[in-house]
Amino acid sequence: MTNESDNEMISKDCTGSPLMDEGNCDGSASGGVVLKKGPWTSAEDTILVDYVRKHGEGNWNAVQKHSGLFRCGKSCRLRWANHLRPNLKKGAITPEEERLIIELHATMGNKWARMAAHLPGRTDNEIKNYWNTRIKRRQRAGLPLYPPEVCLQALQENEQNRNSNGDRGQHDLLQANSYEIPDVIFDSLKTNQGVLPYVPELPDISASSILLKGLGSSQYYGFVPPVVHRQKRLRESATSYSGYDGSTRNEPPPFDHIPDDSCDNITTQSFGLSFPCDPDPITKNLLPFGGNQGSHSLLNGNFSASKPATPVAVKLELPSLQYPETDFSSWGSSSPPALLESVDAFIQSPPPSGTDCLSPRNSGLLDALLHEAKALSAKNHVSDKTSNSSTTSHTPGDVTHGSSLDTSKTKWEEYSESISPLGNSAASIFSERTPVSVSENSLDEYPPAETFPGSNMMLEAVEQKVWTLDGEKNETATQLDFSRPDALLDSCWLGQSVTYANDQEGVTTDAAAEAATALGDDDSRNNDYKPHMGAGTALNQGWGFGSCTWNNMPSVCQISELP
DNA sequence: AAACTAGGCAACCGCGAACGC
DNA sequence: TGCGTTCGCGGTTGCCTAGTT
Repeated sequence: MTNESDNEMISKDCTGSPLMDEGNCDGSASGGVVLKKGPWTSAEDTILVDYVRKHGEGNWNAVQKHSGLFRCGKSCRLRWANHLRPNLKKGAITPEEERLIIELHATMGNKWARMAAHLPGRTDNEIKNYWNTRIKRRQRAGLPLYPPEVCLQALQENEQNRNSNGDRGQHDLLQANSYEIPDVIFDSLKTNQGVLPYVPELPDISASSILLKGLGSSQYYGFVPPVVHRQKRLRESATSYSGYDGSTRNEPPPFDHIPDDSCDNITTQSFGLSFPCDPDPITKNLLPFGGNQGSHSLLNGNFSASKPATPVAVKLELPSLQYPETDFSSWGSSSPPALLESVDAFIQSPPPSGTDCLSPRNSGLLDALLHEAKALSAKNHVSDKTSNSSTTSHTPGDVTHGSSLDTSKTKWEEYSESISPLGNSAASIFSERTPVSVSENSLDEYPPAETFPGSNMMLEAVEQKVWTLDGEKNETATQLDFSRPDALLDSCWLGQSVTYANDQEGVTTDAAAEAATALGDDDSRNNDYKPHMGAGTALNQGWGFGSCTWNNMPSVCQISELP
């Protein structure tokens, strides 16, 4: 950011800088030295790099003491972590990285640091900024945040976890898979405990809720797993998901985050849905993005515990119908019922506690979905055995190209009227958006439902779910590999991400440039976030991932469809 | 050419967990 | 066990730049 001379030294010079702050960085002791804030200079970077080389990372508060750097420890750590440490990957987010980010976010929510652990060379801040930017872009475009397969993936994982682990706690499940289903998913539901007249206890999370939210409700059009309240963080390895438990499930609902004067909004925030002004039951369900107009979370794509939805926020958002690509006809014959009505029905008839196939930890919404699955199972279980077995060995992407399209469509229609406790049919849940072959399309720009015959993919997923629910417990965690969107995306997963990260021409980190950056080369730093226009540019442009290439690939992005 | 606007990024802040004594 | 410190995460803000009017 700052193009200052490398020769500029900071210690003395910056004392008179307007950037100087009276404080000393969140109150940390600094011996009365006024600490600098604001952009880092190359000289400061050099000092910090030298210090870390000599003393290693950590003990950041000692940096100021021993290096003469007038920065607080936090600032040093942040600078080091985000800009100076080795192996940082510069440049635009690659398509593979974007896919991974999307999936990770769908799975863990706004856990940027943990997401960063799976994106070598990327920082949490970078991912966070990217996501926020992406949210804005997609909201403007009226596009859903998540591809359908991501939501399905979460569902499948959850079901597989459930079946392969029985009634073991979530913690065990997660450990078993070295993967975490986000605690944040149910937080929005937990928030509603006590807000709605009746909301069953939502003690933990389930990917089914992702599906319910993401596919079966308007939230799909802007759904981000909400972080309604800060979760108890568990120290965990930077490279593993394991060890995270759902310890928050017994916490009381975070009502303290809801101001007293927002009760009117609270009632309409139930399940993240809010239609305070829209009497149209269709639009209630089909808000193209951030469908929850009253939901802050869907307004900005982030779920801030400190910012409950307000009427003001509602006004800031365009009505859903202002997004022309929202083609409600794409819902097909089974237009989903008003979700709010579904919620009402749910409230009036809460599921019995002894609902079959239920984990004691799931939610009423999950009950509903399982109910759907059961209904499907009752009709298809026998005949679908074969297809199920094949389904489990195929990615959803494969299914979309499979031969089961017609039959699936039939099934789809057949069960579209199946009413769940939620009042939502399974078909309505899955018909909101249809997936595309993600190996061929940008995740950001998959076309509307009518473009692709993808509904059978959804149904396949349901069938698979049904199968596992019916006791085929030989579906083990190893199957997760197939259910990973990465697999269907033909990309590497987690530990292998380094490979693809480095395989991308044009985004491959140049060690020399990094070294120059680490040494405070302002030029290199200032170019850090410019897209590499090398041989790999074609890849970026061709796919249209990343902010830098967003508008460069109309063949993929369907820019013409954007408002 | 100037003013305005939006996007993108870096940095800061508040909070809570971990750690050490 | 309690307390203070350190560390790190997530949310937010502010600045710079590019594009638009």
